[in-house]
Amino acid sequence: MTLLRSAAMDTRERILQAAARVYAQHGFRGATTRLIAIEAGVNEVSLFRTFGSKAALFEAMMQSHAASLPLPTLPDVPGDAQLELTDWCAALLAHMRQWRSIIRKSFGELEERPEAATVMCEGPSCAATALAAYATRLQTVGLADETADVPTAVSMFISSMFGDAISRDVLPHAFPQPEEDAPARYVSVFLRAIGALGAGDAAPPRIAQDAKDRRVTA
Amino acid sequence: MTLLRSAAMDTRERILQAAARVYAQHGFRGATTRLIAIEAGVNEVSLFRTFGSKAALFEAMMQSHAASLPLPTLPDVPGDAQLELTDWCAALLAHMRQWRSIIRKSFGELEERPEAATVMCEGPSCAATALAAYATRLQTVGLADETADVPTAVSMFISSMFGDAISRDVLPHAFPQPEEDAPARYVSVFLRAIGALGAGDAAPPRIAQDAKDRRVTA
DNA sequence: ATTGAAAGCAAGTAACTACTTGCATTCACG
DNA sequence: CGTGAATGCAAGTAGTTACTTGCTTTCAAT
Repeated sequence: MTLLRSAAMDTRERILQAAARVYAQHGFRGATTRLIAIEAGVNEVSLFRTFGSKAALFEAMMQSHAASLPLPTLPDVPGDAQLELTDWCAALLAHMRQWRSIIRKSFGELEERPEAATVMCEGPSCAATALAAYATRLQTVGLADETADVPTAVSMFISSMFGDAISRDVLPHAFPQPEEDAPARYVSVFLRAIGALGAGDAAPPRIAQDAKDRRVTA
Repeated sequence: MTLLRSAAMDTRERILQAAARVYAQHGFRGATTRLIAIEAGVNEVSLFRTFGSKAALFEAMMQSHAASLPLPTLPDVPGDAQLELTDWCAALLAHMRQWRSIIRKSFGELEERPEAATVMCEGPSCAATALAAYATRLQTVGLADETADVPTAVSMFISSMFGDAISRDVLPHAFPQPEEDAPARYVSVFLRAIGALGAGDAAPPRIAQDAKDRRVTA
């Protein structure tokens, strides 16, 4: 029984992954059961025997994708903000880029299939919460301007990450910075916006060396 | 002949507008010719007689929408940056919000129908160019930090506008600021990021009064 | 009044959709 | 060996899709 079930899980898993790939390419309406079966290398009937219906298959697919979400974390007590945020930002970008096609499709189909929102929202909204907490701690410790509008800056930062992650591959001209430099530059702009970096601020100027403009140190 | 043609233009226009509405709701695959004909109040055959095919109809629709693009402009010589940018930002947001559903759908279908990109790109990319020029002028005049990373700040600002315009109605929890305050706050964060606003800067502090934090003036 | 273009209407086509049914095949386990 | 669950295969169903055809109606211009 157990070995038989492992074989069943195998085809189930193959169908789920194939469904994700086909959905990422063609969306819900375009992801026909026939295409998914071919992509999975299984018979189309097995698809209905395993999941019952196309809708149930996609529900299972979304849940299985939502299950595996190892989001990056920020330290509780801020150290080198530029460094810590750049690493975190790069990990966050990589994480969201993994699902960019699926996110794009789910986003476009949000009005018709709102349940898809959970998958694409959890990542950015958790990231926003973490970043807001981190920035507030920076303010508390005196490393950021306490008059800064942290919620708005965080919202703009997350929007930018989201936009970069899901747009860069299809609209490259909209992103002037190369992919490898982007995290550090995004973080620099963010830190300047909350008064934690820049010419007239208390932030240690050497941090800027990690980014791009070295004249600040002079 | 001319009057007859005006009647023909009428149905043609009705079909085009109906196609835009149905496409905004259901996407390309979901926007069936039957639905469009019903929405336009015309016979389905008239649709094919006028445009030949569904693909040709949508091509015409995208072109007719790309034609009407009165984007807001920024003054050549910067005056009150906070005020000017807030007005511009509000107009830009309103402009993009007009097409939010269509943009969402086109964005999700970019891989399958790349020609849709032109419609949704022209707005943001023109806005980015205008904002970059404005910010650079601010730097030149000495109203902004010349060490600021203007291209990145502009890219993040446009991403944030784009994200707000097309996401706020479907993911309201992702936008903490009320719709009417958003432009001023976005602009404040942007100006701080390029060193044109805030505690330790040369920007006239009264500008901040238009925004949200009044303690800066004290 | 006649003409002619534009539109409606009913019907049909071929392909595709999700989904079903019945039967044959495989193959690990007892 | 044989039992039984998982899978494959062939065929079919009912509905939808884009698109066509043939005919009738409307109605402004001559």
